[in-house]
Amino acid sequence: MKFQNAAVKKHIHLEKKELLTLPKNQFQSFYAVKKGALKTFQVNKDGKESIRGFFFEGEVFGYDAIYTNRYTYSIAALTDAVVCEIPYNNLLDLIDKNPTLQKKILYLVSQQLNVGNYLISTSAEQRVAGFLIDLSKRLESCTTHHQYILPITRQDMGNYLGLTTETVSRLLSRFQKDNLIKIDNKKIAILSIEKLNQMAE
Amino acid sequence: MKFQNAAVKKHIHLEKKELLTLPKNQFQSFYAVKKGALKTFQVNKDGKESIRGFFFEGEVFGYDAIYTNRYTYSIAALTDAVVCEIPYNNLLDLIDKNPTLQKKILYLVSQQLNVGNYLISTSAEQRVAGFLIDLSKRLESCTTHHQYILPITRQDMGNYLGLTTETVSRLLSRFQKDNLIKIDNKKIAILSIEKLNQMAE
DNA sequence: CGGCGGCTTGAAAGGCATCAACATAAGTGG
DNA sequence: CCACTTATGTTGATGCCTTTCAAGCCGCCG
Repeated sequence: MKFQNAAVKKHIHLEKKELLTLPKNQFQSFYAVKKGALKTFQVNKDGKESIRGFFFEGEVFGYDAIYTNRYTYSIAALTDAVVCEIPYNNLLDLIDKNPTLQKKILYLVSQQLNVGNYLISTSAEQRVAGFLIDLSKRLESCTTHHQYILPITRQDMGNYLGLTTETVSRLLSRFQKDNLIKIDNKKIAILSIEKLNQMAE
Repeated sequence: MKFQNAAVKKHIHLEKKELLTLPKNQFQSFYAVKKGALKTFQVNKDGKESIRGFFFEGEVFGYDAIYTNRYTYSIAALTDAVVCEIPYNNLLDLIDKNPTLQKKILYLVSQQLNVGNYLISTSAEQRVAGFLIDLSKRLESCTTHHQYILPITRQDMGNYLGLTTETVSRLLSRFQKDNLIKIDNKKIAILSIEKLNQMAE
Protein backbone atom coordinates (compact mmCIF):
# COMPACT_ATOMS: atom_id res chain seq x y z
CA MET A 1 0.00 0.00 0.00
CA LYS A 2 2.36 2.64 -1.23
CA PHE A 3 -0.21 5.39 -1.35
CA GLN A 4 0.19 5.80 2.36
CA ASN A 5 3.60 7.34 2.20
CA ALA A 6 2.42 10.41 0.35
CA ALA A 7 -0.70 10.93 2.38
CA VAL A 8 0.50 10.01 5.83
CA LYS A 9 0.33 12.70 8.43
CA LYS A 10 2.19 11.15 11.29
CA HIS A 11 3.13 7.89 12.91
CA ILE A 12 1.71 6.97 16.24
CA HIS A 13 3.37 4.53 18.64
CA LEU A 14 1.11 2.65 20.98
CA GLU A 15 1.89 0.38 23.88
CA LYS A 16 -0.05 -2.78 24.49
CA LYS A 17 -3.47 -1.95 25.92
CA GLU A 18 -3.11 1.71 25.07
CA LEU A 19 -6.10 3.44 23.52
CA LEU A 20 -5.81 5.26 20.24
CA THR A 21 -7.78 8.34 21.10
CA LEU A 22 -9.66 9.80 18.21
CA PRO A 23 -10.96 13.33 17.76
CA LYS A 24 -14.42 13.11 19.26
CA ASN A 25 -17.45 13.02 17.06
CA GLN A 26 -15.57 14.05 13.99
CA PHE A 27 -14.24 11.78 11.31
CA GLN A 28 -11.09 13.03 9.66
CA SER A 29 -8.65 10.23 9.09
CA PHE A 30 -8.13 6.58 8.42
CA TYR A 31 -5.48 4.68 10.26
CA ALA A 32 -3.14 2.15 8.73
CA VAL A 33 -1.52 -0.50 10.88
CA LYS A 34 2.23 -0.54 10.30
CA LYS A 35 3.05 -2.93 13.08
CA GLY A 36 1.17 -4.92 15.69
CA ALA A 37 -2.54 -5.48 16.13
CA LEU A 38 -5.55 -3.47 17.29
CA LYS A 39 -9.19 -3.94 18.08
CA THR A 40 -12.20 -1.67 17.71
CA PHE A 41 -14.86 -2.05 20.35
CA GLN A 42 -17.81 -0.62 22.24
CA VAL A 43 -18.69 -1.10 25.87
CA ASN A 44 -22.35 -1.84 26.24
CA LYS A 45 -24.59 -1.14 29.14
CA ASP A 46 -23.89 -4.32 31.09
CA GLY A 47 -20.19 -3.46 31.00
CA LYS A 48 -19.21 -6.01 28.40
CA GLU A 49 -17.03 -5.22 25.46
CA SER A 50 -18.53 -5.80 22.08
CA ILE A 51 -15.67 -6.09 19.62
CA ARG A 52 -16.33 -4.93 16.10
CA GLY A 53 -13.09 -5.90 14.45
CA PHE A 54 -9.43 -6.71 14.64
CA PHE A 55 -6.82 -5.01 12.50
CA PHE A 56 -3.38 -6.36 11.67
CA GLU A 57 -0.25 -5.26 9.90
CA GLY A 58 -1.06 -3.82 6.49
CA GLU A 59 -4.73 -3.26 7.18
CA VAL A 60 -6.52 0.06 7.31
CA PHE A 61 -9.47 0.97 9.50
CA GLY A 62 -11.88 3.85 9.78
CA TYR A 63 -13.72 3.43 6.48
CA ASP A 64 -17.01 2.95 8.25
CA ALA A 65 -16.76 6.52 9.59
CA ILE A 66 -17.04 8.04 6.10
CA TYR A 67 -20.72 7.27 6.35
CA THR A 68 -21.32 7.97 10.03
CA ASN A 69 -19.04 11.01 9.98
CA ARG A 70 -17.81 10.15 13.43
CA TYR A 71 -15.93 7.32 15.04
CA THR A 72 -18.44 5.06 16.70
CA TYR A 73 -15.88 2.71 18.21
CA SER A 74 -12.99 2.85 20.63
CA ILE A 75 -9.66 1.54 19.46
CA ALA A 76 -7.09 -0.24 21.57
CA ALA A 77 -3.72 -1.80 20.86
CA LEU A 78 -3.53 -5.55 21.45
CA THR A 79 0.25 -5.49 21.21
CA ASP A 80 2.79 -2.74 21.01
CA ALA A 81 1.87 -1.16 17.71
CA VAL A 82 2.58 1.55 15.20
CA VAL A 83 -0.20 3.11 13.17
CA CYS A 84 -0.15 6.03 10.83
CA GLU A 85 -2.84 8.55 10.29
CA ILE A 86 -4.12 9.17 6.78
CA PRO A 87 -6.33 12.25 6.66
CA TYR A 88 -9.30 11.66 4.41
CA ASN A 89 -8.76 14.94 2.58
CA ASN A 90 -5.14 14.11 1.84
CA LEU A 91 -6.31 10.88 0.38
CA LEU A 92 -8.95 12.53 -1.79
CA ASP A 93 -6.38 15.02 -3.08
CA LEU A 94 -4.04 12.22 -3.83
CA ILE A 95 -6.67 10.34 -5.75
CA ASP A 96 -7.31 13.47 -7.78
CA LYS A 97 -3.70 13.54 -8.85
CA ASN A 98 -3.42 9.82 -9.32
CA PRO A 99 -6.66 8.28 -10.53
CA THR A 100 -5.39 4.72 -10.43
CA LEU A 101 -5.60 5.02 -6.68
CA GLN A 102 -9.34 5.14 -7.04
CA LYS A 103 -9.51 1.46 -7.79
CA LYS A 104 -7.07 0.62 -5.04
CA ILE A 105 -9.06 2.36 -2.36
CA LEU A 106 -12.31 0.81 -3.45
CA TYR A 107 -10.55 -2.52 -3.40
CA LEU A 108 -9.44 -2.03 0.18
CA VAL A 109 -12.81 -0.85 1.37
CA SER A 110 -14.44 -3.73 -0.43
CA GLN A 111 -12.13 -6.08 1.43
CA GLN A 112 -13.58 -4.88 4.70
CA LEU A 113 -17.05 -5.85 3.47
CA ASN A 114 -15.82 -9.41 3.23
CA VAL A 115 -14.48 -9.70 6.76
CA GLY A 116 -16.47 -11.59 9.32
CA ASN A 117 -18.91 -13.42 7.09
CA TYR A 118 -18.72 -16.32 9.49
CA LEU A 119 -20.33 -14.22 12.22
CA ILE A 120 -23.73 -15.10 10.76
CA SER A 121 -23.24 -18.75 11.62
CA THR A 122 -25.55 -20.14 14.26
CA SER A 123 -23.26 -22.50 16.09
CA ALA A 124 -20.24 -21.61 18.17
CA GLU A 125 -18.27 -24.32 16.39
CA GLN A 126 -18.79 -22.71 12.99
CA ARG A 127 -17.87 -19.28 14.23
CA VAL A 128 -14.65 -20.33 15.91
CA ALA A 129 -13.63 -22.42 12.91
CA GLY A 130 -14.35 -19.52 10.57
CA PHE A 131 -12.40 -17.17 12.77
CA LEU A 132 -9.31 -19.38 12.84
CA ILE A 133 -9.29 -19.62 9.05
CA ASP A 134 -9.79 -15.90 8.70
CA LEU A 135 -6.88 -15.22 11.03
CA SER A 136 -4.57 -17.61 9.27
CA LYS A 137 -5.16 -15.68 6.05
CA ARG A 138 -4.88 -12.22 7.50
CA LEU A 139 -1.83 -13.00 9.59
CA GLU A 140 -0.18 -14.59 6.59
CA SER A 141 2.86 -12.35 6.87
CA CYS A 142 3.42 -13.67 10.39
CA THR A 143 2.50 -17.25 9.54
CA THR A 144 4.86 -20.12 8.90
CA HIS A 145 3.58 -23.61 8.14
CA HIS A 146 0.05 -22.59 9.12
CA GLN A 147 1.36 -21.64 12.53
CA TYR A 148 0.99 -18.23 14.10
CA ILE A 149 0.92 -16.40 17.40
CA LEU A 150 -2.52 -15.19 18.36
CA PRO A 151 -2.36 -11.54 19.39
CA ILE A 152 -5.83 -11.99 20.84
CA THR A 153 -7.02 -13.26 24.22
CA ARG A 154 -9.75 -15.86 24.50
CA GLN A 155 -11.94 -13.20 25.98
CA ASP A 156 -11.48 -10.91 22.99
CA MET A 157 -12.22 -13.80 20.67
CA GLY A 158 -15.39 -14.43 22.61
CA ASN A 159 -16.43 -10.80 22.61
CA TYR A 160 -15.91 -10.69 18.87
CA LEU A 161 -17.72 -13.92 18.08
CA GLY A 162 -20.55 -13.42 20.55
CA LEU A 163 -19.41 -16.27 22.78
CA THR A 164 -18.03 -16.59 26.28
CA THR A 165 -14.38 -17.15 27.13
CA GLU A 166 -15.23 -20.61 28.39
CA THR A 167 -16.97 -21.67 25.20
CA VAL A 168 -14.05 -20.50 23.09
CA SER A 169 -11.60 -22.33 25.32
CA ARG A 170 -13.62 -25.52 25.25
CA LEU A 171 -13.93 -25.46 21.48
CA LEU A 172 -10.23 -24.87 20.97
CA SER A 173 -9.56 -27.83 23.27
CA ARG A 174 -11.96 -29.97 21.28
CA PHE A 175 -10.47 -28.89 17.94
CA GLN A 176 -7.11 -29.97 19.29
CA LYS A 177 -8.43 -33.30 20.51
CA ASP A 178 -9.86 -33.85 17.03
CA ASN A 179 -6.49 -33.03 15.46
CA LEU A 180 -7.73 -29.97 13.63
CA ILE A 181 -5.34 -27.62 15.35
CA LYS A 182 -2.55 -27.61 17.85
CA ILE A 183 -2.59 -24.97 20.54
CA ASP A 184 -0.05 -24.01 23.11
CA ASN A 185 -1.51 -21.00 24.81
CA LYS A 186 -1.22 -18.23 22.21
CA LYS A 187 0.61 -20.34 19.64
CA ILE A 188 -1.74 -21.90 17.13
CA ALA A 189 -0.97 -24.34 14.35
CA ILE A 190 -3.66 -25.33 11.90
CA LEU A 191 -3.36 -29.01 11.07
CA SER A 192 -6.27 -29.35 8.69
CA ILE A 193 -7.48 -26.26 6.88
CA GLU A 194 -9.83 -28.46 4.85
CA LYS A 195 -11.68 -29.89 7.82
CA LEU A 196 -11.90 -26.49 9.47
CA ASN A 197 -13.29 -25.07 6.26
CA GLN A 198 -15.88 -27.79 6.07
CA MET A 199 -16.82 -27.11 9.64
CA ALA A 200 -17.34 -23.42 8.96
CA GLU A 201 -19.02 -24.34 5.66
CA MET B 1 -28.11 8.93 -6.41
CA LYS B 2 -28.07 10.71 -9.69
CA PHE B 3 -24.83 9.19 -10.85
CA GLN B 4 -26.70 6.09 -11.77
CA ASN B 5 -28.48 7.60 -14.70
CA ALA B 6 -25.33 8.24 -16.64
CA ALA B 7 -23.69 4.93 -15.85
CA VAL B 8 -26.65 2.65 -16.03
CA LYS B 9 -26.51 -0.08 -18.61
CA LYS B 10 -29.99 -1.46 -18.41
CA HIS B 11 -32.96 -1.96 -16.22
CA ILE B 12 -33.94 -5.41 -15.11
CA HIS B 13 -37.42 -6.38 -14.05
CA LEU B 14 -37.75 -9.22 -11.60
CA GLU B 15 -40.76 -11.04 -10.32
CA LYS B 16 -41.09 -12.05 -6.70
CA LYS B 17 -38.81 -15.03 -5.97
CA GLU B 18 -36.98 -14.64 -9.27
CA LEU B 19 -33.21 -14.95 -9.18
CA LEU B 20 -31.01 -12.20 -10.53
CA THR B 21 -28.50 -14.32 -12.38
CA LEU B 22 -25.04 -12.87 -12.44
CA PRO B 23 -22.21 -13.58 -14.83
CA LYS B 24 -20.46 -16.47 -13.18
CA ASN B 25 -17.20 -15.97 -11.40
CA GLN B 26 -16.66 -12.55 -12.85
CA PHE B 27 -17.42 -9.29 -11.19
CA GLN B 28 -18.41 -6.54 -13.58
CA SER B 29 -21.26 -4.51 -12.24
CA PHE B 30 -23.03 -3.17 -9.22
CA TYR B 31 -26.78 -3.25 -9.03
CA ALA B 32 -28.98 -0.46 -7.76
CA VAL B 33 -32.44 -1.22 -6.46
CA LYS B 34 -34.97 1.06 -8.12
CA LYS B 35 -38.03 -0.65 -6.75
CA GLY B 36 -38.78 -3.53 -4.42
CA ALA B 37 -36.50 -5.59 -2.21
CA LEU B 38 -33.87 -8.29 -2.70
CA LYS B 39 -31.74 -10.62 -0.64
CA THR B 40 -28.26 -12.03 -1.15
CA PHE B 41 -27.70 -15.53 0.14
CA GLN B 42 -25.73 -18.75 0.05
CA VAL B 43 -27.01 -22.27 0.47
CA ASN B 44 -24.79 -24.20 2.81
CA LYS B 45 -24.19 -27.89 2.92
CA ASP B 46 -27.12 -28.81 5.15
CA GLY B 47 -29.42 -27.11 2.66
CA LYS B 48 -30.10 -24.03 4.74
CA GLU B 49 -29.98 -20.54 3.35
CA SER B 50 -27.52 -18.21 4.96
CA ILE B 51 -28.62 -14.69 4.11
CA ARG B 52 -25.93 -12.09 3.81
CA GLY B 53 -28.02 -9.01 3.35
CA PHE B 54 -31.21 -7.33 2.28
CA PHE B 55 -31.37 -4.49 -0.20
CA PHE B 56 -34.16 -1.97 -0.55
CA GLU B 57 -35.14 0.90 -2.78
CA GLY B 58 -32.25 3.30 -3.26
CA GLU B 59 -29.57 0.88 -2.09
CA VAL B 60 -26.75 -0.51 -4.16
CA PHE B 61 -25.17 -3.94 -3.82
CA GLY B 62 -22.17 -5.73 -5.21
CA TYR B 63 -19.41 -3.67 -3.60
CA ASP B 64 -18.03 -6.69 -1.82
CA ALA B 65 -17.19 -8.23 -5.20
CA ILE B 66 -14.63 -5.54 -6.00
CA TYR B 67 -12.36 -7.38 -3.60
CA THR B 68 -13.33 -10.95 -4.35
CA ASN B 69 -13.57 -10.28 -8.09
CA ARG B 70 -16.54 -12.60 -8.32
CA TYR B 71 -20.03 -12.71 -6.93
CA THR B 72 -20.00 -15.01 -3.96
CA TYR B 73 -23.73 -14.80 -3.29
CA SER B 74 -26.96 -15.58 -5.05
CA ILE B 75 -29.51 -12.83 -5.37
CA ALA B 76 -33.26 -13.19 -5.25
CA ALA B 77 -36.15 -10.78 -5.42
CA LEU B 78 -38.33 -10.68 -2.30
CA THR B 79 -40.99 -8.69 -4.11
CA ASP B 80 -41.52 -7.70 -7.69
CA ALA B 81 -38.52 -5.50 -8.26
CA VAL B 82 -36.59 -3.34 -10.67
CA VAL B 83 -32.83 -3.09 -10.49
CA CYS B 84 -30.39 -1.43 -12.79
CA GLU B 85 -26.96 -2.59 -13.68
CA ILE B 86 -24.04 -0.23 -13.21
CA PRO B 87 -20.89 -1.60 -14.84
CA TYR B 88 -17.87 -0.95 -12.65
CA ASN B 89 -15.88 0.44 -15.55
CA ASN B 90 -18.62 2.89 -16.47
CA LEU B 91 -18.56 4.08 -12.92
CA LEU B 92 -14.79 4.50 -12.87
CA ASP B 93 -14.92 6.48 -16.11
CA LEU B 94 -17.63 8.64 -14.70
CA ILE B 95 -15.64 9.34 -11.58
CA ASP B 96 -12.74 10.37 -13.76
CA LYS B 97 -14.88 12.99 -15.41
CA ASN B 98 -16.60 14.04 -12.27
CA PRO B 99 -14.33 13.76 -9.23
CA THR B 100 -16.98 14.76 -6.73
CA LEU B 101 -18.48 11.36 -7.34
CA GLN B 102 -15.46 9.90 -5.61
CA LYS B 103 -16.70 11.00 -2.24
CA LYS B 104 -20.22 9.88 -2.99
CA ILE B 105 -19.19 6.36 -3.86
CA LEU B 106 -16.98 6.00 -0.84
CA TYR B 107 -19.88 7.25 1.22
CA LEU B 108 -22.17 4.58 -0.15
CA VAL B 109 -19.67 1.80 0.31
CA SER B 110 -18.95 3.01 3.81
CA GLN B 111 -22.65 2.80 4.53
CA GLN B 112 -22.57 -0.89 3.82
CA LEU B 113 -19.87 -1.31 6.45
CA ASN B 114 -22.33 -0.03 9.01
CA VAL B 115 -25.12 -2.44 8.20
CA GLY B 116 -25.73 -5.34 10.50
CA ASN B 117 -23.71 -4.27 13.51
CA TYR B 118 -26.34 -5.88 15.67
CA LEU B 119 -25.46 -9.29 14.30
CA ILE B 120 -22.65 -9.50 16.86
CA SER B 121 -25.12 -9.52 19.73
CA THR B 122 -25.32 -12.71 21.70
CA SER B 123 -28.98 -12.89 22.48
CA ALA B 124 -31.81 -13.40 20.02
CA GLU B 125 -33.68 -10.56 21.65
CA GLN B 126 -30.93 -8.07 20.89
CA ARG B 127 -30.60 -9.20 17.32
CA VAL B 128 -34.28 -9.02 16.51
CA ALA B 129 -34.60 -5.61 18.20
CA GLY B 130 -31.60 -4.31 16.27
CA PHE B 131 -33.00 -5.64 13.04
CA LEU B 132 -36.36 -3.95 13.49
CA ILE B 133 -34.70 -0.62 14.15
CA ASP B 134 -32.42 -1.05 11.16
CA LEU B 135 -35.37 -1.81 8.92
CA SER B 136 -37.40 1.14 10.12
CA LYS B 137 -34.52 3.40 9.10
CA ARG B 138 -33.80 1.79 5.77
CA LEU B 139 -37.42 1.51 4.76
CA GLU B 140 -38.00 5.11 5.73
CA SER B 141 -39.34 5.98 2.30
CA CYS B 142 -42.04 3.36 2.79
CA THR B 143 -42.61 4.14 6.44
CA THR B 144 -45.43 6.22 7.90
CA HIS B 145 -45.75 6.74 11.63
CA HIS B 146 -43.11 4.10 12.31
CA GLN B 147 -45.24 1.62 10.47
CA TYR B 148 -44.12 -0.40 7.49
CA ILE B 149 -44.78 -3.55 5.54
CA LEU B 150 -42.10 -6.18 6.00
CA PRO B 151 -41.00 -7.51 2.62
CA ILE B 152 -39.32 -10.36 4.47
CA THR B 153 -40.59 -13.68 5.76
CA ARG B 154 -39.90 -14.85 9.29
CA GLN B 155 -37.71 -17.53 7.82
CA ASP B 156 -35.57 -15.01 5.94
CA MET B 157 -35.27 -12.92 9.09
CA GLY B 158 -34.12 -16.00 10.93
CA ASN B 159 -31.64 -16.99 8.26
CA TYR B 160 -30.22 -13.50 8.33
CA LEU B 161 -30.01 -13.20 12.10
CA GLY B 162 -28.83 -16.74 12.72
CA LEU B 163 -32.05 -17.77 14.43
CA THR B 164 -34.87 -20.15 13.62
CA THR B 165 -38.26 -19.11 12.29
CA GLU B 166 -39.84 -20.13 15.55
CA THR B 167 -37.55 -18.02 17.69
CA VAL B 168 -38.19 -14.98 15.53
CA SER B 169 -41.91 -15.54 15.70
CA ARG B 170 -41.85 -16.00 19.45
CA LEU B 171 -39.84 -12.84 19.99
CA LEU B 172 -42.09 -10.76 17.79
CA SER B 173 -45.04 -12.06 19.78
CA ARG B 174 -43.33 -11.14 23.02
CA PHE B 175 -42.37 -7.69 21.77
CA GLN B 176 -46.01 -7.15 20.95
CA LYS B 177 -47.16 -8.36 24.34
CA ASP B 178 -44.73 -5.90 25.92
CA ASN B 179 -46.12 -3.08 23.77
CA LEU B 180 -42.89 -2.47 21.92
CA ILE B 181 -44.37 -3.18 18.52
CA LYS B 182 -47.64 -4.05 16.91
CA ILE B 183 -47.65 -6.77 14.31
CA ASP B 184 -50.32 -7.94 11.97
CA ASN B 185 -48.63 -10.54 9.83
CA LYS B 186 -46.32 -8.50 7.58
CA LYS B 187 -47.45 -5.11 8.86
CA ILE B 188 -45.23 -3.82 11.62
CA ALA B 189 -45.63 -0.71 13.72
CA ILE B 190 -42.93 0.31 16.14
CA LEU B 191 -44.49 1.67 19.30
CA SER B 192 -41.34 2.45 21.26
CA ILE B 193 -38.15 3.04 19.34
CA GLU B 194 -36.47 4.02 22.62
CA LYS B 195 -37.15 0.76 24.40
CA LEU B 196 -36.18 -1.25 21.34
CA ASN B 197 -32.95 0.71 21.11
CA GLN B 198 -32.21 0.04 24.76
CA MET B 199 -32.87 -3.59 24.18
CA ALA B 200 -30.46 -3.76 21.27
CA GLU B 201 -28.05 -1.48 23.18
C1' DC C 1 -63.32 -23.79 -2.17
C1' DG C 2 -59.18 -26.35 -1.64
C1' DG C 3 -54.29 -26.57 -1.32
C1' DC C 4 -50.04 -24.72 0.07
C1' DG C 5 -46.68 -21.79 2.06
C1' DG C 6 -46.01 -18.98 5.86
C1' DC C 7 -46.90 -18.10 10.77
C1' DT C 8 -47.78 -19.30 15.61
C1' DT C 9 -47.58 -21.93 19.70
C1' DG C 10 -46.37 -26.03 22.69
C1' DA C 11 -43.27 -29.70 24.66
C1' DA C 12 -38.82 -31.75 24.79
C1' DA C 13 -33.82 -31.85 23.81
C1' DG C 14 -29.48 -29.80 23.40
C1' DG C 15 -26.01 -26.19 23.33
C1' DC C 16 -24.12 -22.29 25.34
C1' DA C 17 -23.95 -19.20 29.49
C1' DT C 18 -23.21 -18.85 34.17
C1' DC C 19 -20.97 -19.82 38.39
C1' DA C 20 -17.11 -21.69 40.49
C1' DA C 21 -12.60 -23.73 41.32
C1' DC C 22 -8.21 -24.32 39.85
C1' DA C 23 -4.00 -24.00 36.69
C1' DT C 24 -0.84 -21.40 34.24
C1' DA C 25 1.31 -17.31 32.52
C1' DA C 26 2.63 -12.56 32.87
C1' DG C 27 3.74 -8.54 35.40
C1' DT C 28 5.59 -6.11 39.75
C1' DG C 29 8.45 -4.95 43.43
C1' DG C 30 11.72 -6.30 46.70
C1' DC D 1 16.05 -13.88 40.85
C1' DC D 2 12.34 -14.93 43.67
C1' DA D 3 7.88 -14.06 46.07
C1' DC D 4 3.80 -12.02 45.27
C1' DT D 5 0.01 -10.35 42.70
C1' DT D 6 -2.85 -10.14 38.82
C1' DA D 7 -4.39 -11.50 34.30
C1' DT D 8 -5.50 -15.21 31.43
C1' DG D 9 -6.77 -19.97 30.42
C1' DT D 10 -8.86 -24.55 31.46
C1' DT D 11 -12.31 -27.61 33.14
C1' DG D 12 -16.58 -29.13 35.67
C1' DA D 13 -21.60 -28.76 37.25
C1' DT D 14 -25.91 -26.54 36.67
C1' DG D 15 -29.51 -23.80 34.53
C1' DC D 16 -31.43 -21.11 30.91
C1' DC D 17 -32.26 -19.96 26.20
C1' DT D 18 -32.69 -21.38 21.63
C1' DT D 19 -33.34 -25.29 18.63
C1' DT D 20 -35.82 -29.15 17.26
C1' DC D 21 -39.90 -31.67 16.44
C1' DA D 22 -44.76 -31.47 16.08
C1' DA D 23 -49.39 -29.77 15.49
C1' DG D 24 -52.63 -26.42 14.16
C1' DC D 25 -53.85 -21.81 12.26
C1' DC D 26 -54.03 -18.20 8.91
C1' DG D 27 -53.65 -15.90 4.51
C1' DC D 28 -52.90 -16.19 -0.33
C1' DC D 29 -53.45 -18.00 -5.01
C1' DG D 30 -55.14 -21.08 -8.27
